Amino acid sequence: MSATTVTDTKEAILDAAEAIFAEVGFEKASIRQIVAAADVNLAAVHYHFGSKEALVEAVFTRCVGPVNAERLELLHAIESAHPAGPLPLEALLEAFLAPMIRHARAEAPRRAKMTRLYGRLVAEPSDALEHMMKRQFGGVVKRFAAAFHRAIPEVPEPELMWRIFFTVGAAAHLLLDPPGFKKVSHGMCDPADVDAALEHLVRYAAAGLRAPAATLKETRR
Amino acid sequence: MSATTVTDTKEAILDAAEAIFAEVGFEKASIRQIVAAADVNLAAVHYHFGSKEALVEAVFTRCVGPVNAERLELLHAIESAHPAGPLPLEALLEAFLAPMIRHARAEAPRRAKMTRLYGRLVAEPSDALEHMMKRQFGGVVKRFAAAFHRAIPEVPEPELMWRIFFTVGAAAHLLLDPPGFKKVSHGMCDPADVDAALEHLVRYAAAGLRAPAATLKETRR
DNA sequence: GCTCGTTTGAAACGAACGTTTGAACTCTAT
DNA sequence: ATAGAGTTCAAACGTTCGTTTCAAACGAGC
Repeated sequence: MSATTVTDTKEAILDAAEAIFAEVGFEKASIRQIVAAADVNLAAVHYHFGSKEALVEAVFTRCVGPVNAERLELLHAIESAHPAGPLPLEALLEAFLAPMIRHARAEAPRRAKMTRLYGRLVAEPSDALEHMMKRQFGGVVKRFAAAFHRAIPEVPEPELMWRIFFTVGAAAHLLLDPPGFKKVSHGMCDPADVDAALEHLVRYAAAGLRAPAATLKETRR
Repeated sequence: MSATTVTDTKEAILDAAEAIFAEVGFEKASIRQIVAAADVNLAAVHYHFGSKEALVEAVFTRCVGPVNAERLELLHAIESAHPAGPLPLEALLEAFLAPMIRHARAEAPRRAKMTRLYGRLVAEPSDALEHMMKRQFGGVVKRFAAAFHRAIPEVPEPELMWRIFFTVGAAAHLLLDPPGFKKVSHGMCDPADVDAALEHLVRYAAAGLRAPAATLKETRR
């Protein structure tokens, strides 16, 4: 066998699957659709991956691994730059959000639609995906939760978890439905402008995370 | 024909469909599943609704109509109480979020799992659903966007749209995946506690919406 | 009591799905 | 040259899906 051949077929499937999963969702994407796009035989998926679920996991890992690695790198850089005292919240948010948003968008043209893939990872609660999510993201959120706590120690930990959760939801929504957003905003906002989106999200989330603690209800006026 | 009979079958289907859509999603739910749960014949769905898509729309409308009506009522009450000057932001957020969250949760036991239905409405970008979303929610978001603008006129309109979008994402995430959140927070946060969830979300979103405007990048420290 | 529109029932249709099979092909190592 | 592992291929399998069909059951109005 030639090593290039096996790699070619396998990666062609991965590439096509990635694009199609992003476009129509994990469950709705059919193997026949994928092999047609990859221009390989129908049985190739089962030969190389074993099952559709295994293919999903492979695509998932290939997509999300580098992103989480970059997240942790950026986090490490911030922690090294601030060995003591509070961490800069906006920088943490950017470290957490930028790799995902950037990688989802400004990639090779074939990944133009990959944006939605990340949104779907969060938004499609399937048992199989949930397991992968936990394994891939568990460590990352734990590390970042601790870092956020160092950044804003004044907000109690449960409240911090709530707010991180909300932030993930906001990010997922941003990734999931850009065309819908452009429409609903009457063209005022363009989610395809990655830097602008990231900046808006970071500012919004930073303020939300820093919100005054729970007890003062009379804040409302 | 007896009017009660037709109503019974039709509503049995609607009830069962609502529960199953919420549990497994719109696309994954099969008509056979629904008719089995409703204890009616397979053909009844097509007789009463015409197609699966029409059934989805019927369930959608029945779920979302009252919620949006309540939203607008609450909004109107706020606007009436404040004929001039800025509107209270937290009250607006509660008017926007509470009907959805409350109706999704604290309903009759059969609706225990309906929570996810709302999350799916936002998170499952299907062409058919997107159309319904626009029709059902278009007016509501427009009215609320204007009200938010009255509440915080200092944030420019495009930035406000971004932040409303993020808020919707945070709410959708909250509705979509409560068990996942309970796990990831190690039990510190219980999304089933509707009032607590709403309060946290309102505080987070209010702070995010009120965040200082874009120009000052040196806010980061 | 009979009739006719309305509703239910059991069974089937065609299409699409994930998966399996076994033969054909390709290339390396002997 | 040839054996054999690795890979591709066309075809099929069994299931499930949304939908259709058509006969049976039902109930109000004459």
